[in-house]
Amino acid sequence: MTENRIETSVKDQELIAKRRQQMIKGAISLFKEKGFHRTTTREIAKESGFSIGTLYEYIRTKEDVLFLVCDAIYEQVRKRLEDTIQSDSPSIDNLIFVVKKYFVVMDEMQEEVIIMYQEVKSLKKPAQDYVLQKERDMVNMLKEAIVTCLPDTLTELDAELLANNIFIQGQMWGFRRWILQKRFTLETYVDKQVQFLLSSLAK
Amino acid sequence: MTENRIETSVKDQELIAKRRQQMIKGAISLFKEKGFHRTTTREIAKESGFSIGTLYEYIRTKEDVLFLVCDAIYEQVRKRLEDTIQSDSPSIDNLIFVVKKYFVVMDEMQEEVIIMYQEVKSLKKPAQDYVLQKERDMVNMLKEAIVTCLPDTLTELDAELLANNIFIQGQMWGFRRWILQKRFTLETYVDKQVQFLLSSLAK
Amino acid sequence: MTENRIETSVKDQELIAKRRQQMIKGAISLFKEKGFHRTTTREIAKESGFSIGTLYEYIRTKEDVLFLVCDAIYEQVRKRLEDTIQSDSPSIDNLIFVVKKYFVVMDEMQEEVIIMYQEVKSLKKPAQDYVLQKERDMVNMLKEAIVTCLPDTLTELDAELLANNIFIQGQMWGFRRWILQKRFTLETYVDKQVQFLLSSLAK
Amino acid sequence: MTENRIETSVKDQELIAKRRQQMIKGAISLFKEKGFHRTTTREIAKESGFSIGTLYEYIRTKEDVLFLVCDAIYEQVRKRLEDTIQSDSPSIDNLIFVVKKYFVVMDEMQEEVIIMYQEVKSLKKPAQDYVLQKERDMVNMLKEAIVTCLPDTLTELDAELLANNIFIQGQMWGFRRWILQKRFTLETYVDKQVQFLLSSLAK
DNA sequence: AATGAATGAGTCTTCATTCAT
DNA sequence: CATGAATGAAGACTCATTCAT
Repeated sequence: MTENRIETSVKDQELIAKRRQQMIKGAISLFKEKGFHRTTTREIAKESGFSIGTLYEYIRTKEDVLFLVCDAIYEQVRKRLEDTIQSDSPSIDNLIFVVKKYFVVMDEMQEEVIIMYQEVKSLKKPAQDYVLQKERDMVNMLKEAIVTCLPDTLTELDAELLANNIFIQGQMWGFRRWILQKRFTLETYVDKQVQFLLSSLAK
Repeated sequence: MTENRIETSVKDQELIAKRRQQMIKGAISLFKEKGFHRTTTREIAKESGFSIGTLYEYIRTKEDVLFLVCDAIYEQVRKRLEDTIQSDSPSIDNLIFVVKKYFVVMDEMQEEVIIMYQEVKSLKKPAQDYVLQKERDMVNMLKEAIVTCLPDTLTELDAELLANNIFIQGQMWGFRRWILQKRFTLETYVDKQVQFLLSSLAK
Repeated sequence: MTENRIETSVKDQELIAKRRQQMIKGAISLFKEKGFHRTTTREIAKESGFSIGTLYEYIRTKEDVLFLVCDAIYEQVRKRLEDTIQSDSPSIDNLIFVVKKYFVVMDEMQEEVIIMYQEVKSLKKPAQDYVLQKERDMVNMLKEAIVTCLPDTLTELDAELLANNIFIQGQMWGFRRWILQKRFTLETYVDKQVQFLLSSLAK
Repeated sequence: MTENRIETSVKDQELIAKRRQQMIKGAISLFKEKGFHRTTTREIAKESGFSIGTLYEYIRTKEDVLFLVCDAIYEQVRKRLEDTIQSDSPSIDNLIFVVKKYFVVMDEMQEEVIIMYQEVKSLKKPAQDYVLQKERDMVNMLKEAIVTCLPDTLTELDAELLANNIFIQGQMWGFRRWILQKRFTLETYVDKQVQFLLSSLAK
C-alpha cells in the first residue's frame, strides 16, 4: 500500500490522496530537472498548483516529499512488474517475456530510476529502510519468476544473483544512458542481455 | 594526470598537491558520512586541517572540491585496474584473474564508489563530462582485456556490453551491499558472477 | 511613478509599498551615517523594523536597496521642485522665487544629496542611467523655468548651462557644507548666488 | 609636503617614496575603474608591481592607501594651480587666464576628481580633515587671485563665493560629464562660464 | 626588505518552516 | 482548508591583515 505514515493537518482522506498526487507529480518533474537538494519547497508547491502553506498541510518536512516520491515511483515499477509476471504458464519463453517487459518498463521510467538512485540515500534511516524493502520485494518477484520458470536448474542463491543482475541491468539502461544508449538501441540491448542470460543458463 | 584545471591563489605547485591531498581525504571522509550537499565548506576545511580561508586558496567553489574528489577516486580505481590488467599472457584464466581483481578493488573502494554514484550528477556539465570520460575509459580497459583474452569469440559490441556488465556488477557490490552483502560473501559473489560469465561465453 | 522594476516574492502591492517605505527610511538613515558599503543588509533589515528574511522578500540584492533609495530621493526632490515651479506668471521675480525655493529644498535634503553624490556610481549601468535621467529631467525643469521667465534673453545653451550651475550650487550647499556653511548662512548664500546670477543676466 | 604620517616598517626614505609612488599610481588606476571599496588590497599590490606582503610594509591599513591617493591627487592639482597663478601682472585678463587654465587642469584630471568626490568621505575624520584642508587652500588660492586681479570690486565674502563657484564648476566638468560633455565642448564650456562670470562682475 | 601562504571574522543570500488571517 | 508574509539559522565565499621564511 502507498504510504500513510506521514502526518497531516488535514482530515479528508480523499483530499489528502488528491493533493499528494499533485505534489508527487510536481516534485518528480522538478527532481528530474534539478535533483532533490536543488529543488525548493516553494517550487514544489508552485509546480503542484498550490501555496507553500497548503503544501505544509500535507507533509511535515521537505524529506516527506522525497519519501512520497520514492514510494510512488517504486510502487509504480512494482505494479507494472506485477502485471507482467502473473503468468500462468511457466516456461523459459515466459521468463524471457517477463525480462524483456521489465526492460521496457525501465526504459519508460528512466528518469524516475535516476531519481531513486541519487536521492534515496538522502532519506533518513527508517524511511530508507522502508523504501529499500520495496526494492528487495521486486528483486524477489524476479527471483520467483526465475525459479518458477526454471525449476531444478538453479540454486536459490544463483536465482537470487541472477534476479539481481537482471534488475540492475534494467536500471542501468537508464542510469548509464550516456554510455549505453550511445552504442545500443533498447532492442539490441535487451536482446543481447537476454542472450547472455540464456547461454549462462544452458547446461 | 590528475586534474589541474582548477584555479588557485597559491603558486607553489608542491604545496598545492599536498593541500589538495589533505582536502580530498577530508572531503571523502565527510562525503561518505553525509553526502556532498549536507557537508559544509567549513567542515571540509576543518577536516582537512586548515581554515576556511586556506581552503579557498586552493579552490574556487565548493563544487571544485567535489570535482577533485571524483577525479581522485576515478584516478585511483583506474590506476589499480591498470596495474592488474597489464598482463603478458592473454588467456581465459587471465581474464578471470582481472575480473576477480577488479571486484576486490571495488570491494575495497565501496564507499568511494557510492559517492561517485550519488554525487557526479551534482557536477556541472563540463566537469561531469570530464569525469564520465574516465568511466568510459575504464570500461574500455575491461573491454580490451576481454577482446585480448578471448579473440574471435565475441563481437566488438558483445565485448562492450560484457565489459559494462562486469563494471556495473563490481560497482553494485558496494552500492547495493544492503542487499548483496546480506546474502553473499565477496568470494561467493565473485565466484558466481565469474561462473555466469564464463558459461555465457562457452560456445 | 516610483520604480517598480525590482522583483518581489510578495504579491500584496500595498504591503510592498509600505515595506519599501520602511526600508528606504531605514536605509537612508544608515547610509547617511556610514555609507552604502559599510552598511550591512542585516543592519538595514533591523533599522527597517523587520528580519533579514523579510528584507529579502522585497528585494533581490543589496544594490536594489541602493537603487530604491536613490530613486526615492530623486523623486522627492523632483516633486518638491515641481510644486514650486508650476507658476502661472512668468517673470524674473518668479524665477528668483523658484531658485530660492530650490536652495531651501536642497538645504533640507542635504544628507540625501550627499548619499546621491557618493553612491550613485555604485549602481550598475542600467540602474545608474535610470537615476541619472531623473537628474537630467530636473535640470531641464530649471532650464524651462529660466526660458519661460526670461524669454529672448538667452540662447538655449546658455539657459542650459545656467540651469546646471544653479542645480549644482544648490547641491553643493549641502555637499560642501564643511566649507560653505562655515562662512555663509543659507540666506546669505542664496542671496549672493541669486545676485550673481541676476547681474550676469542683465544686459 | 606630501604626507608622512603613515607608519612604515621600512626605513629607507627613498625607497618609501618610490614604493608609494608605484602604489599610488596603481591604486588610482584601480579606483578609477572600480572605486575604493570594490578594489582589494591584493589588486593594489599586484597593480603596483609588488606582493601583498610588501604593500603592508609601506602602509598600515587599506585606508592608508586611499589617504595617500587623495593626498597625491590634491597635491597635483594644487601644484598645477600654483604654477598658473604666480602671475606678476594682476588684471582681469590675468584672472581669466587663470580660470581658463584651471578648467583645463580639471579637464585633464577628471577621473582623479571623481575619485575624490566619491571616496574622501570614506576616510576617517582626521585624514578627511587633512585632505579637505587642502581643498580649502586651493579655493583660497583662487580667491586670492580674484582679489588681486579685481581689487575694490568685491567684498571678501563675494570673492570667496566666487572662488567656490569657479572651483566647483571646474570639478563638475568632469564629475558631471555625462550631462555636460554631451552638450558642450571644453572650449564652449569654459568660454560661457567665464562670460557669465565677467558679466556678473561688471558694474 | 620581500614574499605569499594562512587566517577567520564578516558579508550577502537562501530556504525550510511557521502562523496569523 | 488555504494562503502567503515573516522568520532566522545556516551556508558559501571574500578579503584585510599577519607572520614565518
